[in-house]
Amino acid sequence: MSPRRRDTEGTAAARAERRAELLATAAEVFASQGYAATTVRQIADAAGILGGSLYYHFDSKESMVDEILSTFLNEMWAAYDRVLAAGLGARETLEAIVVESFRSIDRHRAAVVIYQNESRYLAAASERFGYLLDSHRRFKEMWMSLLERGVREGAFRGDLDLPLVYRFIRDTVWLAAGWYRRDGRLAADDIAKQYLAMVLEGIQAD
Amino acid sequence: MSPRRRDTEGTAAARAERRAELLATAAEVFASQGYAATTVRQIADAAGILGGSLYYHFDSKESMVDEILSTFLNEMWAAYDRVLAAGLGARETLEAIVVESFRSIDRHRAAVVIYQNESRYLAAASERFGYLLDSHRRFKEMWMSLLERGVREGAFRGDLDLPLVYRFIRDTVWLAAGWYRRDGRLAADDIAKQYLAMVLEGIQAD
Amino acid sequence: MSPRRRDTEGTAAARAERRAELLATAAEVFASQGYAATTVRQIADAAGILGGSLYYHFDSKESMVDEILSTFLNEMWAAYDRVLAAGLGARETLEAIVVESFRSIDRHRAAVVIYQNESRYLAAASERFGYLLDSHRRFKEMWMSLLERGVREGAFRGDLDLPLVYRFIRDTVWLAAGWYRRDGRLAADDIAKQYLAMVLEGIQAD
Amino acid sequence: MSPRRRDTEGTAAARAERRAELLATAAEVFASQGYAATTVRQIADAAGILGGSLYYHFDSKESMVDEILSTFLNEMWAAYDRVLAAGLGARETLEAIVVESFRSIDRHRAAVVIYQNESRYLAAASERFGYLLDSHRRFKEMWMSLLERGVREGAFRGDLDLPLVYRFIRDTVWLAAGWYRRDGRLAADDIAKQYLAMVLEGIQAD
DNA sequence: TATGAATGAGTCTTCATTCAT
DNA sequence: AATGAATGAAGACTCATTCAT
Repeated sequence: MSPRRRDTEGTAAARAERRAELLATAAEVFASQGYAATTVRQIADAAGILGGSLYYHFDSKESMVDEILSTFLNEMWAAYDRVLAAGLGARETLEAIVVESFRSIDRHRAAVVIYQNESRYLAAASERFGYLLDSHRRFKEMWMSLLERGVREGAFRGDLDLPLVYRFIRDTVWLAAGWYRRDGRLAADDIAKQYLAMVLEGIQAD
Repeated sequence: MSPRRRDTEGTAAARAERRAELLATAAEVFASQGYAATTVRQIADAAGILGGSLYYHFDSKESMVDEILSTFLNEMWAAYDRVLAAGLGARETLEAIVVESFRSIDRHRAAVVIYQNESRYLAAASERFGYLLDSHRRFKEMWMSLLERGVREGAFRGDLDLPLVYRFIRDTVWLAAGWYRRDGRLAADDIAKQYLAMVLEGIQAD
Repeated sequence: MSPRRRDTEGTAAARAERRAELLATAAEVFASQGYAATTVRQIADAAGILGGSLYYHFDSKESMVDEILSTFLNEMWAAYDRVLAAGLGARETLEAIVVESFRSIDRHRAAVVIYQNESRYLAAASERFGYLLDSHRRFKEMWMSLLERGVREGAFRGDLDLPLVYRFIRDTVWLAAGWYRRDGRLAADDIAKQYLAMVLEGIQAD
Repeated sequence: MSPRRRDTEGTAAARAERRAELLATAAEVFASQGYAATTVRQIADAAGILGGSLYYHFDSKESMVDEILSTFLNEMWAAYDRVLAAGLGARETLEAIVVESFRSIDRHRAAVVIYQNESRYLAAASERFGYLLDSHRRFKEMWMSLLERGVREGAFRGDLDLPLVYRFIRDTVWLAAGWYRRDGRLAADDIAKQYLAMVLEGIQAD
C-alpha cells in the first residue's frame, strides 16, 4: 500500500464519515418535521454549516433521503432475509421478525419514521423511489405468506381476516418508531417481548 | 317564515354547503399528499376552480385544515363522551370506544389521516393548533385510566406495561384510516370486531 | 314635460346622486389610505355594499379617482379663473388665490389630498391622467407670473429666488388639506388670513 | 489585529455596504412611486438583481422601509438634539433647526419623502412603525415649545395661532424634499437661508 | 341595483440549487 | 470543505374585474 493510496483512503474514509454524520442529522430533521416541510437550510443549521455547503456532499435534498432510506432498507432486509433463511416455524419466525424490526427501529429510528411517513409522497414524486413501493410489496408478501403458513400449521387462529391481521401487525410494529427513545425506560428487546405478548395472546385476562 | 328569511337561510345554507364540499376535497388532498406538500392549486384543481377562488371561501390554507380537523375532533369527542358517560365496565367501554373510532374513520377518513400525520407539524407551526395537542393529551388520559381500571377490575392482564399497551392500541386503531375504503370488502363495524378480537384475545391459536 | 320624461330624469338624477355619494366615500378612503393601498373592497365596505356592486356605477377604480380629481380641478380652476379675470393688483390677487385655495380645501378636502399625493403616480400609470400634469404646469405658470408681476410692481421683495418662493407657497397652501377639518377650531377663511399674514409679513416680531 | 479578525471584519463590512447600497436603491424607488405601489421586483430591477435575491439581505419589503426610516430618523434627531442642547435663543434655535432640516434633506432626500408620505400608512399597517408616530409627536412638541418660547422672548409675533404656525413650518420645510436635487441650482444651505428669510420676514416688500 | 361566486394576473416570499472564491 | 451571494421557479395570497342571477 503506497502512502499515496493510504492518503487517498484516509480522505475517502473521512469523507464517508462526514456524509454519514450529515445524513444522520438530516434524518433527524426529516423525521421530526417531515420531508416536504424541511428546508435544506434547517438541515445545514442543525449540522452547523451553511445551506449551500451541503451541496459539496450531496447532489440534492432528494438524494439525501434516498441515501438515508436505501441504507436503512438494505440493512433491514438483510436481517429479515437471515431470519427467513433460518427455516423456523411460523410462530418462531414471527417472533424473530418482530424482534428484528424493533432492532431496526433501535438503530435507524429516524429512517423508519421517514419510511413510514414519506414513502407514498416520495414514490409519487419521482421514479427513483420506486424501491420504496417494492419494499412495501415484499413486506406484504412476507407477512401474508407467514400468516397463511401459521394458520396452516395451526400456530395462528383461523377465524381472522388475514389481510386485516397483516395491516394490524405491520402498523403496530413500525409505529413504535414514532415514540421510541434509545435511552427510554424500555430496551428494544423488551418492547418486542411485550408487543409479541399482546399480539399473540391479547390483552384480555384469561 | 317570511320569504326574505327563507331566502337568507337559503343562501347561508348554500354557502355552508359549498364550504363543506370544498373542505371535503381539500381533506382528501391533504390526506393523500401531506399538508405541507399540498399546494393550494392542487386543492383548487381537484375542486374544479382556480387557486385564487378558494380565498373567497377561506382565509388561508391553514384555516382549511383547521376547520377540517376541529370539525372532526368535535364530533369524535362527542361520541367518546357519550360512551364514557354510559357507565360501562372497562372491557365494554374499550369495545365501544374502538367501535366509535372505526365509525369516525368511516365518516372522516381523510381528517383522521391528517390528524395522525400532521398534528405535530401543525402544532409546531402555529399556536392556533394547540387544540391538537390538547386532544392528544385527553386521548392518552382516557386510555390510560381505562386500561388501569380494566387491570384493577380484572378485565385486562396485569403483566403488561400499560404505557406500551396504550400506544399499541392508539396506533393500531387509528392507522386503519390509512387504508380503509368505505366501499371496501369489510364494513367499519366488521373491522372493529376483528380488531377487538385481535387486541383482546391475540392472534395465537389456543 | 311628460311623466315618462320626468321619470327618466328622476332616475338619472337619483343615479347621479348615488354616484356622488359613492365618489365622496371613495375619496375619503383614497385620501386616508393612499390610492394604491386602497382596495375596491374597502371603498365598498365604507359604502355598505359589496365590491362587485361598485362596477354597476363605475368602470374601474381608475375612473373613480379620475372623476374625483377632474371634478375638483374643474371647480378649482373656475374659481381661480374668476380671480385672475378680476384685474386685481398682484398682492390682492395673491390674497384672493390663497383664499380660494382654502375654500377648495374646505369643499374638497379629500380630493385635494389625493391630488397632492397621487398625481405623480397616476400620471405615470396612465395617459388618461395627463391633465394632472397640465394642471401642475398651469399652476406653476400662474404663480410664477403673479410673483414676477408682484416684484415688478414693488409689492413683493426682490431679493428672493422666485422658483423657491413658488414652491414655498404652493406647498404651504395645499398641505393644509392634510390636517384641515371642517368642524375644527378655525374656519377656512380664518386659516387663509393667518397664512397670508405669515407668508406676507413673516413670523418674526417687528 | 489577527488576519482572521481582519477577514471577518472585511466580510461584515462588505455585507453592510451591500445592504446600504440596496437600501439606497430601495429608498429612491419608494420615494418616487410610493411604498404600496412599489413592487419588490422594481427595487430588484433597479439594483440589477432578481426579486428573490433581495431576501438574502432583508427579511421583507417592510423591513427595508423600516431600516431606511429608522436610520434616517436616528441621524436627524441626533442633529436636532445637538442643536437643542446648545442653549441658543429661540430665533437662533429656529434657524439652526431649519438649517439642520435642509441638511437632512440633502443627505437623506428619499428617506424624508418616504417619511412624509408613508408614515400614516405604515403606522396603521403594523405596530413596528409606532416609532414614526412617536417621532411626529416629538416633532410637534419641539416646535410648539420653541414657538412658545420665541413668543415669550419677543422674538416671534404674538398675534398668530401657534398650532397653525407649527404646521406651516413643518410642512414648508419638509416638502422641499419633494423637489430638492443635490446637483440643483441651489445648495441646501442656500435654500435654508431663503426659507428662513421668507418664514421670518415674509415675502412682502417693506 | 346589488349579490355572490369566480377569474386571472400579479405580489410578496420561500427555497433548492449554483458557483466564484 | 465551506462561504456568501445570487438565481429562478414555485407557492400562498390579494385584488380589480366580470357576470349570471
